Amino acid sequence: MAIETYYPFQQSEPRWQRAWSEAGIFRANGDGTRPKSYILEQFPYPSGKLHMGHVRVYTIGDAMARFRRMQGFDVLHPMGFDAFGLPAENAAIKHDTQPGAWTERCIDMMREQLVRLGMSYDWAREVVTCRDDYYRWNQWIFIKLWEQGLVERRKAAVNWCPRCETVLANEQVINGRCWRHEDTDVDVRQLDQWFLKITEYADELLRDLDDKLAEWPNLVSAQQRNWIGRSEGALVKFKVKETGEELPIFTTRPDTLFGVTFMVMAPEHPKVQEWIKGQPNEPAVRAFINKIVHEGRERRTDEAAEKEGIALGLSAINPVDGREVPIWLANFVLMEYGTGAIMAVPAHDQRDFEFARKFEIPVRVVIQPEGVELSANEMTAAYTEAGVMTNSAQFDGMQSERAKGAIVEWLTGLKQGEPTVQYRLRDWLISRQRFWGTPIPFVYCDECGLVPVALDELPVRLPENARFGQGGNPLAGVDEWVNLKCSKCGGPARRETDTMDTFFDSSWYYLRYCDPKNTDLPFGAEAQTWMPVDLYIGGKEHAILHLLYSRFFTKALRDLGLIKLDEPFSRLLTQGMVLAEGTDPRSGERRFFKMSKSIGNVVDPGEIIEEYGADAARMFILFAAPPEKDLEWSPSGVEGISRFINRLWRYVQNNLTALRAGLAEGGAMTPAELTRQDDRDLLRQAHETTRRVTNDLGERAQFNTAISACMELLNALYAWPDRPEDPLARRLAAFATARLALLLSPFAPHLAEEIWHQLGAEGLAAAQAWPQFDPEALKVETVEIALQVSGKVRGHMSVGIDEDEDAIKQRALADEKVVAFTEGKTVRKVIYVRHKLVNIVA
RNA sequence: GCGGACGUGGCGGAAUUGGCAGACGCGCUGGACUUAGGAUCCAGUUCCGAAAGGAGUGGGGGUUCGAGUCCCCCCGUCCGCACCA
Repeated sequence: MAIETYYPFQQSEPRWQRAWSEAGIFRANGDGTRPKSYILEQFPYPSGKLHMGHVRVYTIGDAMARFRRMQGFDVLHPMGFDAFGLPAENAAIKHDTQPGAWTERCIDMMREQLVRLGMSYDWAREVVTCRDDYYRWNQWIFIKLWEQGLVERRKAAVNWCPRCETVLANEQVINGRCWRHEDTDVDVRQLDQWFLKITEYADELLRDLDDKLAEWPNLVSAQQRNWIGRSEGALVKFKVKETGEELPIFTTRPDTLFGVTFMVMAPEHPKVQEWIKGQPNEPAVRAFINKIVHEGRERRTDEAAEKEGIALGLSAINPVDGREVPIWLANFVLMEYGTGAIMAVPAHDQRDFEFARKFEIPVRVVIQPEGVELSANEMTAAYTEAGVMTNSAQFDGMQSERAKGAIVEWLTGLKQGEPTVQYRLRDWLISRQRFWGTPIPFVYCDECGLVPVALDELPVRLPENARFGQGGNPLAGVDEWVNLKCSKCGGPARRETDTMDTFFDSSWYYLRYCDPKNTDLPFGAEAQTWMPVDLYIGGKEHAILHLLYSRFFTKALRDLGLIKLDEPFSRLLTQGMVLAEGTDPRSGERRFFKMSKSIGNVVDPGEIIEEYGADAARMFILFAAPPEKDLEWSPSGVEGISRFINRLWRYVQNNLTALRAGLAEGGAMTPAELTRQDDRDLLRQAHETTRRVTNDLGERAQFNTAISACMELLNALYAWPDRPEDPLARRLAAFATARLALLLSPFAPHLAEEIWHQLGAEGLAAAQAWPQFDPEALKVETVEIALQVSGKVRGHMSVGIDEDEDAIKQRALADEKVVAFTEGKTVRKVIYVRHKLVNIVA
């Protein structure tokens, strides 16, 4: 009689969470007696509440960490909180409190939720970036980078978000809008700001994508490559005829130099202001510049935007042939790329072509494609491909690809140019005009200028009495904090009130986990033992931002002598989003969307844990899709997993006496001890499942197939005839059940413990060695093979495992189904694939 | 335009090295048990066909004894970058 029971997760889950914590089995050791494995998930912003995306990334990481730990690795699996940032400051304004208090409350709530999910973290290593035992090291690193020449304060055109009331890094501007405010255009302002010179590492950051990060997803490497944007070309020195000054340009097409018919400068180019002063066209040019600059970068860099320009009334001399060409200003030339000025070759560049046609500037063909005669007057588009050089003096007749090098070499000899490499990557603007971040540890002294705070005076703590909601940066309003005496001269000085971008905090936190209590250094030799992170798991949205900054930090810290390491994350897994069904507010269409309040399709992990338990939530998320793909949340899918859990639970309850006895009697067995075929099949399947789950959790990281293998084993247990009175069958059932518990423990750790315990097994399941499969038990005597006639399956046949190939072929040819399809035909060929099939070609 | 990912039943997804397409789960259909069933257990479920059989992995071609998988062309979806000289 079947007992109707359900797995009592409400009682079970807290019990095992307590047991794990008391046993301390998730502590990372680091004594070098076992191989290390560093498994890390991107730490959360402490909003106070986990969302499904968090559950997904942390479940994936936890399954991996538990698996590696059971495999005998010394696993470092830490957790912390990326706790500085705007939401805390906004909460402080709204609730008239301090951001620190609000943040700490949120951290406590999130930590509790993570514990309730059964995550196996080494909580003793928790890192919280808004505490001064962490951010003092931000300040320490900042000063070290400054000493190294990698920090610079300078005036520059920067992006300003009026909603955030702060500047942003280039990486935080998306289509001209703020990354946090999709509806807010950023302004460009000229401000004095702090920069980290990431561009000094552009080449290494690019190179190592290929050399050292071959295992990263192509998507991420490609996006970083694109963002760094290396182009090879030449710097060519044009000369302004009227002033005699040099006007250098960057080009990737030196082969088109003889086709230059005009030059274009960016409207903001500083030289323009000098050159037009007092000229008759000054008012017109100024009006043009104002118009373009006020248009904003968003409109201006839109490819569809109409080309606009004005002639400067000056001319430039082309160094290759001494020709004079007019200099223009145009909206499509940007100050921040190259030299802010370009040579224009309308015949061979589409932008230049459109501009030339609009303003009736001559077109000069210097590259001819094979077989076609280009005519400057009749062209309707630029010819941008390679071809044969023409109208190019001594280079005529040369292939244009070869001419690129030849022309640059010739110009270099004449000191009129040189080969050069340009990057799209800009320096990282790191300062923010906000309160809730690491104070930049510098002081402005009237006498001594810019002075770094002495290292032994760190941390520069945030004041606890700042007032919020007054507009501007609250730090600037705390007079007793801002004003101090200069440490050098004792005169009056003011603190820098800018704080650091929170991406600074997250660029090295993975190093702090290695040595979280260090009071002398941000991290010591411990980091060398644990690094690099063996598996890093996080979202694709950080493909450029966080992942590029962290790579840069690792290289910079290496060059400061803090660690011997080139790349922080050996392997990267970018997990997909969690989607749920919702109704499109515009079209009314029902489909899957990213969970959002506005669509109303948010599923709260707290409620799911409440209703189905942490293990069901974990297993569903791992089962529903491979980790890197988007996952469609399905209520009936969660039911399905819950059904599986209860089905396993019920199996154990219904057979508990026999299973306990079977385990006490020895459990494991060899195939030789079993005589019944169904027993041997079940034993084989238990080992086969072990093999598959081990393989899936290893290199493949395919949790969905691992879980389906476990489901198959349970199905097999149900199909297998229980014989509680047969000692051998008892042992077999106990072995298979205990094995299933261990194989499931990375996914459903509480259920695994509960079953392990019920069976009467010793110790904690999470602390057991990962099960091995017995190759002997995997062996079979016979195997089903397919019989094909001309590639189509026509039947099946059982063959002995060592049966002779010729014998198999003979039997296959005699098979009645085969005969039916080969009758009257000539058998031309018989192909045998061992243990798979026979294909008879007729 | 450049770069990346992808396209398999009603749905999520399997198919690991070129070898039996559709594992596992959802949903659906039928049955058992039952006062009841939205519980549980059992069976079935790619499509067409009564069956034999045929068709089938976005479309078209190719290589091969054999292609979801490799090659070429095309179509479509999603993501990133984009007047970058």
